[in-house]
Amino acid sequence: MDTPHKTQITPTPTSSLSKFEDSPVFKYIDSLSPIEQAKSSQTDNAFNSLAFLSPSSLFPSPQINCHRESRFSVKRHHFSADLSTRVLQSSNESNASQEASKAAGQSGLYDEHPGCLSNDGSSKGISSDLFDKQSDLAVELPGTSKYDCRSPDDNLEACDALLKKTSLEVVEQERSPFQRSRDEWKERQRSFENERDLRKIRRIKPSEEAAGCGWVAVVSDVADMLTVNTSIIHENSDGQDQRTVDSGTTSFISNIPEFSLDNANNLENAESGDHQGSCKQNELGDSVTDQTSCILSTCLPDKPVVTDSSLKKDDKGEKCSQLSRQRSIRRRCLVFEKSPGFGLHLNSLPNILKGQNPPNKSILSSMKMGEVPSDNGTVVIESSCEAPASVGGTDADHNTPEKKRQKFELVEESASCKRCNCKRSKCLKLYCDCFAAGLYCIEPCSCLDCFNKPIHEKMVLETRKQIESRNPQAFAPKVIRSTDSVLDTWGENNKTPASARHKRGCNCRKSSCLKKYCECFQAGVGCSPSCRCEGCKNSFGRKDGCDESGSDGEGLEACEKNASDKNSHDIVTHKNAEEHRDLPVPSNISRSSSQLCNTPERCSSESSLGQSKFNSNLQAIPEDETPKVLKHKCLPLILKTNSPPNSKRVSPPHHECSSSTAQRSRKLILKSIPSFPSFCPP
DNA sequence: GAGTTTGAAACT
DNA sequence: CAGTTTCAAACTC
Repeated sequence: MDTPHKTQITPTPTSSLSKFEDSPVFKYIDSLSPIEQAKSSQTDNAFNSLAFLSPSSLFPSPQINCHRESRFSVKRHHFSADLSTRVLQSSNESNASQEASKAAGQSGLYDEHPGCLSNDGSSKGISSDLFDKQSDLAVELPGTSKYDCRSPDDNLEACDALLKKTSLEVVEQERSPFQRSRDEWKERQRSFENERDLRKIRRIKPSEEAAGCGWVAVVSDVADMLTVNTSIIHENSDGQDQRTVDSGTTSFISNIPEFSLDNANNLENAESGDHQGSCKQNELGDSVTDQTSCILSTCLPDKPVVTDSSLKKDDKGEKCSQLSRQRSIRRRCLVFEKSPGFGLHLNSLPNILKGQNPPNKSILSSMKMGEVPSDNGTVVIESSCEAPASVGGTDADHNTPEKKRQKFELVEESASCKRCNCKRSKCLKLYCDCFAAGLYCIEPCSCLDCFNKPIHEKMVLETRKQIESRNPQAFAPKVIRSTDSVLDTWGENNKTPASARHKRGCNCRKSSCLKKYCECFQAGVGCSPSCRCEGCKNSFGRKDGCDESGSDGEGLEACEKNASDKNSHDIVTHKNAEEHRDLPVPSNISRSSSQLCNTPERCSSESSLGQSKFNSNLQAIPEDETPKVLKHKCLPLILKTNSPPNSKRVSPPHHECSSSTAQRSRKLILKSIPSFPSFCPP
């Protein structure tokens, strides 16, 4: 493998992501990737755009181990990096590199689970250049120690003590760079072992630990990312920790389709190149991975799965087993989203929100993550189920009011996450929200005899095919956005605020289309002539053309009452949104937003589910219903995607009259969205 | 939490 | 295509 020349490495300012991207390491990685890097040169927005995402195989291929291991390797590499960093601090770089390599090899000692990850190999044979690079990066991150990994549990103090010890060692090295000797290494190793022991204790709840958080916050800016990396480095000493995999992560990983498609994946592949025996690449990947992972995580909803895990381990957030669970859910969602074969429809959106808020949020949020981590809406969205990670972030993260608020919201949302509860359908029929949404059932589901799992992939695919054969649109979005022409078709009689309509229409008889029994209402769209409902009172638009929504009063009240009554907590959760909103928002809308396509690529790719979701979501969002928030602030609906499953973030039903023109801006977005992809198993 | 209601999905 | 049954979510108590 080509090793970037040492001279290429130059101190990279960590203050901004873009700068980081410009770093030699990043470029090098980019060059390594067989796939054209979506964005080494991209701006923050570019990353946010999730350009890395690309459609992947519908179902995960069993390369779980590899992914998992890659994560481990990453962490291990961090350890190496740490060592290398220290070494670099000494005047003798060459020796330092050797020691670093040696240390890396030692780190392998902690690898108790030989898997596809060749632990030893990865660290060994690494060129000093690589170490130098890594160390350069690390060195450039001053003050990172303050972000040292912390565990919320009782062991925290012990851990901190170890960290302090490590810090002292570093200081000592600086004082006498030439004094480093095997004894020192032994000492260090002992400290590592001690820490490892502590980890073992802590690891009582692996899932919790895995649930560590903070990576989200990390994304906010490069500095944060680097900071996290540092913390990771400190913890890298813990070899066993690496092996600890939260159930959630595992489940997700199992579901992870081949990421080869993603550029990000490429990066990781390069990282995990150790499997292939390419130590350099591997190391390089590692060095960059931490950083890139953060970036990618930001851009890639799925990415977080891997990156996240690595970071989680690092962060040691042990607090949120539940959060981890949610995260796993999200991951799963992401996987499916990538699956071209699964069409996500609005129908599924609600479901998704319920159980899979994370993906939703993550997607959109990811778009904004890097941009405005501090923003309420943005953050919230971002985190959602994912948020847990951030929750477990560094102390610094917790300290900020914004973070706290985020955490609070996240917790609230996470609590509401739920999944299907199928008992007889085996989750292989459209009754099952998970299945309908193209998602595998997961832990949160309460289903019985569930076949909607990766293990039964074939069965799931067959079933889906069967259903599609019967109804090709079965997995297509149920809610379509009405273009002007479509509106014309619907006629003037249905001037509902929402430009979106249920494709097939509802058939309500008793609910008056004022309850979630009604798919139209649930989707937050008005009924259309295609509806066969009786006594339609849909607050988002009546079938008969009477637009109750025209006034914020009655129609909204009904809507709000129905949608919000039980979802009061949702309202709380979305406090931020409420600040800007006067009207209740149909949960679906929020849901839909949650499922939005993560990346432009995904959006552009008709085969991507995410796109479909996104599309459907956008469709579901009435143009006219643009929340005041949008008008007032940049708090995008999309951003608020994380609404809790039950949360009814209803976009305010609008009065047609006022809404039509002013809010065309949204239309632009909608138009840009590709049509829903047909379900075509790879 | 259990039971009921509701309407979509599935079946005939 | 229409009628019926099945199903799980939504809802009520």
